[in-house]
Amino acid sequence: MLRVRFAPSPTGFLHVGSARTFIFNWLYARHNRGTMVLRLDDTDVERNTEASMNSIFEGLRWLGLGWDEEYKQSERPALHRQIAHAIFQKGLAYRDFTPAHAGDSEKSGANQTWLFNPGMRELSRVESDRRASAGEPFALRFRVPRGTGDEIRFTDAVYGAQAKSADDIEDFALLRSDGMPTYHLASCADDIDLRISHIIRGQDHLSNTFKHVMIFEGAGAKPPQFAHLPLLVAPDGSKLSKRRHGPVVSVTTYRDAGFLPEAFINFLCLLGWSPKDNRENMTQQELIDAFSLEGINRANAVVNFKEPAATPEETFDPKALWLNAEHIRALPVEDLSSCLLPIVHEAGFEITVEKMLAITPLIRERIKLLRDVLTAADFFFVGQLPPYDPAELIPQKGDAAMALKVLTGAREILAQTEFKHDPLDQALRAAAQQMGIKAGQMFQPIRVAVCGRKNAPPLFETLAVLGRDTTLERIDEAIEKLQQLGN
RNA sequence: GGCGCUAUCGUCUAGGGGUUAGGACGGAAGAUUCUCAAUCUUCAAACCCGGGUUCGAUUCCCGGUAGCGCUACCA
Repeated sequence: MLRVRFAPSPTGFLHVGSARTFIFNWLYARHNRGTMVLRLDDTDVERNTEASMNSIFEGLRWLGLGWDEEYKQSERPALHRQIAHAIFQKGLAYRDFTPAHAGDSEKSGANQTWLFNPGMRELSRVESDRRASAGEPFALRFRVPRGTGDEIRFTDAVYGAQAKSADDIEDFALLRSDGMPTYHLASCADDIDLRISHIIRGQDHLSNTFKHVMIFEGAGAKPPQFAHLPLLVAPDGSKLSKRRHGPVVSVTTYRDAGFLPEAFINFLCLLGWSPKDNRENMTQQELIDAFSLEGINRANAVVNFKEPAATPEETFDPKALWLNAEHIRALPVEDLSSCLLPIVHEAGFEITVEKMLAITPLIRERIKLLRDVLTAADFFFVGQLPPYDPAELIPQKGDAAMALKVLTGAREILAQTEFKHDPLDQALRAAAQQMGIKAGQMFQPIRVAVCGRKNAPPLFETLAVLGRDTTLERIDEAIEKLQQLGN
């Protein structure tokens, strides 16, 4: 039975890199009809926060993929200690009574290769037991083979055969002096207990894997299959961090900006993985069907956002935006409409379900983000149009007089024409012909009068949705503006 | 410093001992259209450097360089 897990530690919001790791695990599980386990790796009591936990669940819920089993590492300390004890009993670990080095972890300093603390490895069992029972605090360290020429090996599904000399691996800690398990121990112990068959995680763990293999073997368990994912990095190649790169690294930013979860998932899948058949815009089912570990590549992938993002558009990778637009266009009108309605309501506009349903097809091909509905369809929502430059009313190769003539003419026609696409089309085109002007010259003043700007959805559909009353009102206002302009 | 990983258009990638090195996003130009968008067409744009192996390397090997990761009683 195939079992994979996603094991975030709740020390921050849900990161896009973590989201991708989750997605790859999920895809692999679903492709193979396996089990997806969510495990909160919360052994670092100091840094765990409730807020972070909520942010992770919030992000995962938005992705909408779900999982089959859920565990909390902090609820399983007995298991961790039991595995540590078993390793200790085999002589594969020893007590280290050296006090913890507080601020010693800084990257500065001599940068010497540290392998173990002197004297502790060789401590006799009798002596070690005596000091332990005297209450002296200790960390439990793995006794990595020294001078034996041993090589630790494993085969990574992405990076291939890996080997490292044991002489290059330090005696890493299993238990801290407060008795709490370290990440390495807790993670492996849980992976053993939960019978995880495939560990799919970020490449930052590739070098840790040698230690993990030793723990698995030390505990008498067969190591699972490992698959490491290339990292997601910023345009300058540095790793994504909230401090340096701001909200672009948080999943909720994408949600709040109006990404469709399926588009976001699609985008993340394309970072470091390829179906190898030139497909990019894919449905969830297509992703499940196509996903395989063989399609994962090894080089870090850049999330291509602009470092100082001037506009919301620049905040995101252009490809993410494009994919989102593609997914928006692929959505049935009813579905898209119900995604849009809450956003419109939240912005304070009272719009009915029916009205939104009528507006949606008009803006569907004009928005990249769901939130764009607020700028693309604004004139449908407001009673009073925001002020605009009356000069906009003047058509190409025309003047204010022409604009005025068009609008007064249009007013008359619109007062009696049926407010549907075809009748409006015929009536207004006929009027243009009669006035001896181009259709475009006829339509622009009306469009600006009614929408408050030059760029808007097609005119007749817009008028039909807007209705006769609003249309005539706005044309009257425009005529007034033009007359004032003349004076 | 030590150890490990990586290197194809600006970005995501396909490919692979002999190719016009393919696709996509983004960019440019054009078509279409009542504007915008969508759509369609076209164009520009890449194999990190140096050795070796070979008839032939972007592809295989070695070295360099650069980037990234690990080097905590963080995860």
